[in-house]
Amino acid sequence: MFNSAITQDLFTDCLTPKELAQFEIETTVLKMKKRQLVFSENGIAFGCYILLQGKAKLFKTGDLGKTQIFQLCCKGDLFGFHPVLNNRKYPDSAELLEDSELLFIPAAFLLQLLKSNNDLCMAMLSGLSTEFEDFLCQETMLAQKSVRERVCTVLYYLTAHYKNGNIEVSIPLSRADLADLCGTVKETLVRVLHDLKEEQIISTTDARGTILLLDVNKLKRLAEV
Amino acid sequence: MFNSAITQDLFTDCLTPKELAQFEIETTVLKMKKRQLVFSENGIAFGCYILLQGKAKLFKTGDLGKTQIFQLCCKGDLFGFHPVLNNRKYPDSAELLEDSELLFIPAAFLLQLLKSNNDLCMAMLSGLSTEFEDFLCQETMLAQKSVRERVCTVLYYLTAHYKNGNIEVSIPLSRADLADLCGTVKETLVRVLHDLKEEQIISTTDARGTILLLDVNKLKRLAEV
DNA sequence: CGCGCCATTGACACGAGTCAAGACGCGTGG
DNA sequence: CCACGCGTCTTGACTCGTGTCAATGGCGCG
Repeated sequence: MFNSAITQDLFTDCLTPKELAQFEIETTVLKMKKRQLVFSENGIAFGCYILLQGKAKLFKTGDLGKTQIFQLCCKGDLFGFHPVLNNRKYPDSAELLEDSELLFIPAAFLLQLLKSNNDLCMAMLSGLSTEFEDFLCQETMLAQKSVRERVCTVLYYLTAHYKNGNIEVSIPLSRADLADLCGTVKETLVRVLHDLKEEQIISTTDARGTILLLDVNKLKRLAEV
Repeated sequence: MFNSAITQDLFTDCLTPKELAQFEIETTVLKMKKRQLVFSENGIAFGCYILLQGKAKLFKTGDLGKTQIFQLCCKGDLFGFHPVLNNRKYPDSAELLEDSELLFIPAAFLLQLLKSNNDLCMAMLSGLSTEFEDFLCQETMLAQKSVRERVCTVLYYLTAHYKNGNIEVSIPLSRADLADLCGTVKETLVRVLHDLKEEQIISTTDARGTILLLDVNKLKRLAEV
């Protein structure tokens, strides 16, 4: 959950050597700073992006201005392609969580590839369907689970993004970002984290509030209630 | 919102006459009764369906057993194709809200069409992307709006499904189904409806609880808060 | 050294879920 | 034709989770 279903493997797996060569030519590497917006809601989609290095969050802003994060992107993830495919404006925004390196794929080139390469199309369809599954889970979770359960669920799934080394998982997201992932507010999130800390399930080491997962199994159990 | 992005137009628009002829042969018409399940979570996807007549709800069951409706299908809608595309089990369930007539499309045939017809692929990609947009809206709404706002939002968007005649919109969903659409419980939904009735925004005529929308504009305003 | 951002905590109010009971209409069967 | 029973809708009382507002603490950066 909260994980990209489509990565750059899509291209490395599906493109012919000739297409890959053209891919090199048509795409552009961009270096961008933490907190920069890659694109934003209602913007025109000139193309899409692969995250070569760094991390990003994808979010949508609700009517009241509150943001809801629905995906975290890691190295290799492809994002921002939906409006290219259906020829609309961006329904969401992308912001970098770290200094990052991006590969920009122009819309016209992506469409050209898809039109000429059916394998790529099929792989894309498959990826979009998996993304759909993920969204179903997210939506059901947000609609039905308590904040405590949502926090546990989110922390648990963040394992996939931030496992450094073997056992320990440290999560460098800000409290505000975590709250936006869980569909709650900062204060409530902090309280839940406080409780989980007392229950020895997580710990926070430094002052920045980086979270260490101590007992992933217990976390998973709390998430699945 | 809550509307299918992909309809049978996909096939009528993209298939060649020859393919359409084969489509006739490979597909099967099914007649099913209200409340029957077309498919259910974790089931194997033998194919997908077009709703020729009737209505259906698509939903996912959360960990606790509560159901969350995420889409209503009307005449012409295509559904149940995601697991065909990514070769997994159904992540959701489909239940008929009326006696209905379905067209069954075998998985292998759909895949064959997609592989041989790039236009179909591209149209499908576009449809899936639009579906993605819809989900973003739904998820953000569920995570951020109050129940009252959600109810107004849902009622407003149901206009598209149930406009009979010109102005009046009558909604024949059960209270339980409406609650499952709004991400709340029956009792809370009823109370909100009660209030909206007092405010002259809706009215309920018959004993079955069919809802009539009296003031769609006011409803829209309340939804957008 | 001090300003400012972020995390944390407290007090408080209110929205929304749960439990329980009643109303209402419909269909079935006597 | 009427009565009973079942399912759905409705309402009430109550509790508790969660959001809001406000203040404090801690650390880093200029």
